[in-house]
Amino acid sequence: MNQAVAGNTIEVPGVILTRQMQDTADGLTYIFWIATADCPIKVKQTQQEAVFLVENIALPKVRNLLAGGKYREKALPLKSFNQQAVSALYFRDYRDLRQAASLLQKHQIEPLEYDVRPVDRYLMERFITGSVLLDLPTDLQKEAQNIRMRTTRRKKTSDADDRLMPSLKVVSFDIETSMVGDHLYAIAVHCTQHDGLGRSGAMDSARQYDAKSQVFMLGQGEKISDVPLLYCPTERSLITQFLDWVQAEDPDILIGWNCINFDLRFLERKCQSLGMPFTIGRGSAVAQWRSSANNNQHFVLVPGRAVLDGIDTLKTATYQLESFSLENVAQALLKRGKLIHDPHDRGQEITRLFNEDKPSLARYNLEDCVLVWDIFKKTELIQFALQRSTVTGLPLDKIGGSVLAFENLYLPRLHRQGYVAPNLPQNPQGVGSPGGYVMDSLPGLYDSVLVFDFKSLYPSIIRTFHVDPYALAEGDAYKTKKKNTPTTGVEQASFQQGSEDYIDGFRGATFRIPCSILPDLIEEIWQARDIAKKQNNAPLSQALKIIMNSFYGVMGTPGCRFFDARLPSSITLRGHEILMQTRRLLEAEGYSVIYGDTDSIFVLAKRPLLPHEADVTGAKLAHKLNSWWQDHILQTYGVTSALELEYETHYSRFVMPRIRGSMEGTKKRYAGLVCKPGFDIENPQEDSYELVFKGLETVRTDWTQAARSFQKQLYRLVFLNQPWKDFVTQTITALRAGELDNSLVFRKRLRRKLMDYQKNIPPHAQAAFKADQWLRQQGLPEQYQQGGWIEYCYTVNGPEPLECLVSPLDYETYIEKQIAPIVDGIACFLEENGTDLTSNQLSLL
DNA sequence: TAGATACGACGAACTAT
DNA sequence: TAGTTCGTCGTAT
Repeated sequence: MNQAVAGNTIEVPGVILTRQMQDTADGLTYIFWIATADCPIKVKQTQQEAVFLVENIALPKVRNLLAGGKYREKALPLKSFNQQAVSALYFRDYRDLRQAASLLQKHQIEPLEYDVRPVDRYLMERFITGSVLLDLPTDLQKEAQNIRMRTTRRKKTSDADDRLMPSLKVVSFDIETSMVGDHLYAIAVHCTQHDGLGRSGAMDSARQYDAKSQVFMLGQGEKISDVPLLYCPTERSLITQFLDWVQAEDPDILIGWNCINFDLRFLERKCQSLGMPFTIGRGSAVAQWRSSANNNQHFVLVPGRAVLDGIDTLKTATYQLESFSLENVAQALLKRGKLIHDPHDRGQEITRLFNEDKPSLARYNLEDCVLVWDIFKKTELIQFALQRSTVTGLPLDKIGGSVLAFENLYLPRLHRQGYVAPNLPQNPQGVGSPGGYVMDSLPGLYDSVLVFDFKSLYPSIIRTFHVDPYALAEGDAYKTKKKNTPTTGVEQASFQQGSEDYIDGFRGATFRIPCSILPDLIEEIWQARDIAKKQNNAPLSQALKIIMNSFYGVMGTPGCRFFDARLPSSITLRGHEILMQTRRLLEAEGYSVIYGDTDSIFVLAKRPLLPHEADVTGAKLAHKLNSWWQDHILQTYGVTSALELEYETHYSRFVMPRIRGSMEGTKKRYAGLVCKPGFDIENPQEDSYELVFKGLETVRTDWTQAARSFQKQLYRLVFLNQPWKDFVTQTITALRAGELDNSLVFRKRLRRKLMDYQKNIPPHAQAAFKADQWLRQQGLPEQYQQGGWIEYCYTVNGPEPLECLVSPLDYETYIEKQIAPIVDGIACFLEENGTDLTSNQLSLL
């Protein structure tokens, strides 16, 4: 058992599934649902207090304004970023706190940290993140009240002890509905008996035979042997059966695809119209809803169960896919798709199956559940979510939330340094900060290009140069004091003595070196990540990388309470300096630098190199540069450099294109050939090399498949010194013959509502207008008014959407707009007068 | 229910002629 | 009509 007995309590590790707070007659109450090895436990912490702080100089006014209010006041040994001592105001009622805070704000008094949710603060100040240790009474109940909750973290932040964590019960669910009229057809659920998904340790191998599935279907029909299918006479009984099943299985986590904004919302609405409570939470608690400001997005709290949407969770884990439709993701990750493939008449097909072939609908419905399950399993998403929650302290199902994650980690540490955080800036000063430095490039077709990059450049700059809000506040205080200090005498002398404690940033920033939080925090995370990588713990490594890299961005947004333009500027401008200096060092070694972007630098080898020669040269150069930076930074700033230049890649062949219609080289667009061991230019085997494309048409989803695969093949031929002109002419011939029609589709997003395209109407918006017009004529609902994805082709009558593609395709336009630019991009490096040659060829053909 | 800036390509709309 | 600017999207880091 993972339990340690201490006195009359047992120490039980658990995972926090949900957190709630309530104002009660008895004061503020927090409710945590915690999964433990034995059972889920509902922990109620009652008689809590919510708190904000005010500067003591404002206290008389505050007392006056809040006279008679229900709060208590206490002076604290803390100060604000303005170097003012503060007092805390405690409220037994969260509603009272919010009223008081807004009253003070009306009178230009800052209620510091009033917007930190009390339940989050409760966990944060105890360094409790995703997992927790409970001191439970030995007569263990499923409900505990006012017990001690402790952090699982051992010495350091990211060093959470997850070996003790329970495995979680996961259920995948999916509903089928009519396209019009809000009819519920079926609900499918899927899980396995022996987890496999929710365990925090190594993943079990597939255990399909343990699968526990069920489909609830409206109406009556044939029984089948391959799918457990339960027919329900009414929608009410269908939902009741589903809810009963959930209560019986009692999952910790619900997963699905777009399941919050579609499935759960649909069921919520359906329950409302049927006059029944949507009791999907633990202990038959109902789901609680909140909607975003624009009412487009909805958030759900299911007490006792985390709800993870596959799409959001994949995005949070930085998966990049052309489309996040279940079909596309399943194909990309599992190499299999939904049972109804054609997305265009999927809705109609579902209705047809419901009417004519319920067993097939059941199979389809269940397969969707299983697909979602398998995607979660394949990508280790549950583990990722658990790790992320344990690192950041964010709720399991919280999406995005970089700012909150930062504050969760930073605030408790700041408090322990004697500071209270500022509120969100009202009128942010000097909002703009420069971004990364992008070098002008030297266009050309090259042999042997070496790429170096600074590993986690921005985090390493934060570490090295102590870029940190607290260090900045101390730096500001130092400068203020210095200004007010006489220029001679004892005090001045003590200033001189302490001055080596400070390091200048940019835009007038000064940081006090011993007074920083982020450098140590990043170092801990950095080390934890190195360990995670060694242990092949990909989800943890990924979670740590994301949090580390988000620190820079967070400090640069006015949405963060620590926003100060001097912070991000001190990071990026230092980055500029580092990249430019590195370039000078390389040039001093006699190398030509072709390009560089933010943290990377592309260097032309002095002669064409074999891969192993390149690796030796690259490693030597990297080592030399790293030593130089170590010495330089220690001598100049008196701090230890955390910068780490890595030799990353050797491109045996490399193209740096030109901007179209210009002799200038491009930025953020290039391609290269990476040779693996065993590569032979005379007889190149497909698995002995890799083509890398950045920013070029091939990687752009708004170019046609035809153009994208054409570019890949063309570059391959050029890189491998093979004849390429015939390939161009053959492609053009095939295109004109209609052989490529299926890959001439444009796919693009309408990022705005259709009616918002007013000032100009780009082709994809034109296609969308045509599509909706056609849909209206067919008596079908419009598809594009709220934006979304549109597929269309160039025809002789302009862009036409796939829905109603009637005109012949305009092949000449495809050649001119999709083929010719790609040929031009590389041919100009291969022929005298390359551009003329290609355009002549193209027009002759 | 707030991580960032830099950049290129294209087509539509606008402007000078 | 040619050249320029603007709006939009997708991408690199």
